[in-house]
Amino acid sequence: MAAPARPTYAVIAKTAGVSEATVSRVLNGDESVHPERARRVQEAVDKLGYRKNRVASALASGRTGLIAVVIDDDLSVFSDPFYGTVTSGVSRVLMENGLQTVLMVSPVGSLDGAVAHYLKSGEVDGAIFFALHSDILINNLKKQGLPVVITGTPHSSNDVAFVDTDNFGGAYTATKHLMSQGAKKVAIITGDIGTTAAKQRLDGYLQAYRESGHVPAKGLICEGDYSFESGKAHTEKLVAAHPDIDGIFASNDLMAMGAMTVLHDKGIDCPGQVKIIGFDDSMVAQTSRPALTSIRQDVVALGEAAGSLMIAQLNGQEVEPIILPTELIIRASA
Amino acid sequence: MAAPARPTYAVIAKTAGVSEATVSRVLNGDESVHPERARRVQEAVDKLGYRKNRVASALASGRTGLIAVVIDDDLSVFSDPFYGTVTSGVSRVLMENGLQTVLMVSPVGSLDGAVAHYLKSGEVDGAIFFALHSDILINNLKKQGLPVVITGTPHSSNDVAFVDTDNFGGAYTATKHLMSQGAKKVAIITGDIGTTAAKQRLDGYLQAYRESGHVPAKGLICEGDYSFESGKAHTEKLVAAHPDIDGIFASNDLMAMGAMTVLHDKGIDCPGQVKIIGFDDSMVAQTSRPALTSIRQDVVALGEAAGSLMIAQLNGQEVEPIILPTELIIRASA
DNA sequence: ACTACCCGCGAAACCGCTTTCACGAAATCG
DNA sequence: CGATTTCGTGAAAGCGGTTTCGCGGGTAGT
Repeated sequence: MAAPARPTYAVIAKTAGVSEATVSRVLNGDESVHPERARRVQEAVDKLGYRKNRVASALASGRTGLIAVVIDDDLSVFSDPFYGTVTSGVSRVLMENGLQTVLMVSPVGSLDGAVAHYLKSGEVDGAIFFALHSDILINNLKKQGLPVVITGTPHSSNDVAFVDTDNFGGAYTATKHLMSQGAKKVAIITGDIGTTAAKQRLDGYLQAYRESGHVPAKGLICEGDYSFESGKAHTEKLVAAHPDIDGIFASNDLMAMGAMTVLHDKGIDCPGQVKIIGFDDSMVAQTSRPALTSIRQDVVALGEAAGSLMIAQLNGQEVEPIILPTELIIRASA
Repeated sequence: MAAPARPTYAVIAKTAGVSEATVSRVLNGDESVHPERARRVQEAVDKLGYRKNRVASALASGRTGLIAVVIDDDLSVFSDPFYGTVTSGVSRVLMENGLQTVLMVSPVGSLDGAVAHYLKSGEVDGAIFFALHSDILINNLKKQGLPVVITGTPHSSNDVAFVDTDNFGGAYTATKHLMSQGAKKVAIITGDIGTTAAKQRLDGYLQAYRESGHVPAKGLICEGDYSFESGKAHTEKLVAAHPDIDGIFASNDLMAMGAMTVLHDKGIDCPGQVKIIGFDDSMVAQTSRPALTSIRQDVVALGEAAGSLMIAQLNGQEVEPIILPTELIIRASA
């Protein structure tokens, strides 16, 4: 096209009257170049509007400047804004550090699927996973020396870097809040208990209960799966089995909405008779009637933390897991 | 690490007893290689578990196998699942075609921002934008020969490939539906009128009105901005100015929820007195009371269409815009 | 049987940047 | 002041594929 053939080191070098090696040094911030020559190079670069060819750079240096963000297709990517939001946080941080985000939405887990293949081919400098993935693949990659960060607590946290929301603390706070509002009989509808997040939230609930000096009555602990439907179903059962129930902590807003819907349809007043609290502080929490009290997690910050952890690893630093605090957002439902 | 240094063409060539050129030919599907030799190469490849180094390949061939998906930071990426969903659709299609998705969330628009820079450096083989971007940048890129696809209708559709939902048709259907349910005085709360989608939806509404033989009373057309708050604010004004209003078409579910909230708080029955219909068929549509009738758009399909259009362009095919149909999802609110 | 083509394949140039290595000059040392 | 380091710098060897070019042998044409 009209494109006047992008200049290469050869041109810059000639224009500045130095060798290509020197150009490379200047452009990579090597301090050992004489300031005067560095200036000349910089001038040539500016004048010619030079931009480094990252591909060539990648081939020669072995660093691609690409970080993979791997999302399992099984996760509810299509309905949950969580992943997109985290990813945008990741992307921002990476971009600020001159790295690009490669998105891979695919069934993962297998050790030789397209994703595993790709990650092992050294085409990325690191990989960020969302929890729930086969730890095997992750350990495998780590062993290959690929920096890995997990968003969410891994099942076996064998020194893999990860970032997560304080699920335990959030659930604890939620349950405490329900109790402080006078609820005596508080149920929990957990998320898919196969996820560590769901387990941690359950633990937080149990801890709060424990501190209250009571034990949750049998049947108050319901294993949901994060879906609206499961929220509805469990609430049906709950109000049937425990007519005197007065608090429900749902492990996400969607299930909380399911609960609210059932109560509404049954003419049970919320928050009058039963108080509800959700988790995520998603859009629905704001739009529902009554507005849903919820535990907010800073999803963007989560992504940014994941990005930072990746950067740190690339810089050869030792990294510690990052746990982000939650915030109780009090609205009408509790 | 334990990694036994990935094999290169040199090794494959020696193992198979052919030249590197032949290896390359076989691996790139060049038909002109003798089947027997091709087989030998394939065997060597399998035996050694060879995987092509994409970076080297990219440098030599000029094709990186990377497609950028550019999302403007200004867009409500953080609350709207739309972008993530589309992107996952894009990603799936691209991956099936051996391409990777590079996500760039960044303030775009400028011709020399980091994004523009990146796109122009030939580090990606194509770019997919979400509408609302400066057409200048896009035309610029097109001129440089970079395949571009836009998700959403561009303002000036000078032969740029794009995919979009049938906003006009959806809005038309929604408005018709309200009328068929007996609504006489139907208001519209538009989205940010700077977006083509909002404009198209407004046009659909007007068309339906026109066909009904009436004209929307003054003040029934409200310019919202897709936010919950704007839905609330406009509905307040609407019911005050037009006590006899009996239908509201909101250009997205969030504003519809705003409308519903206001009606609920004012004790106006929905759908009894006022029927509401939204657009998107998002999560809130299912969880609200009454459940929200809405226009569903297949967001994943939108992404897939965008991906396909990109693939087609890379294959040198001429492409036509793709407009995807919407579907009316009838629930309780209308 | 002889020239004109075509076809499969290897040698080698090349893509554009990074990095090692070694050399001359300047700085440090005894 | 000669010997030894140190320092800045350029030449050149990669990085691992892709692609052009041309050669030798086989096929076709007359």
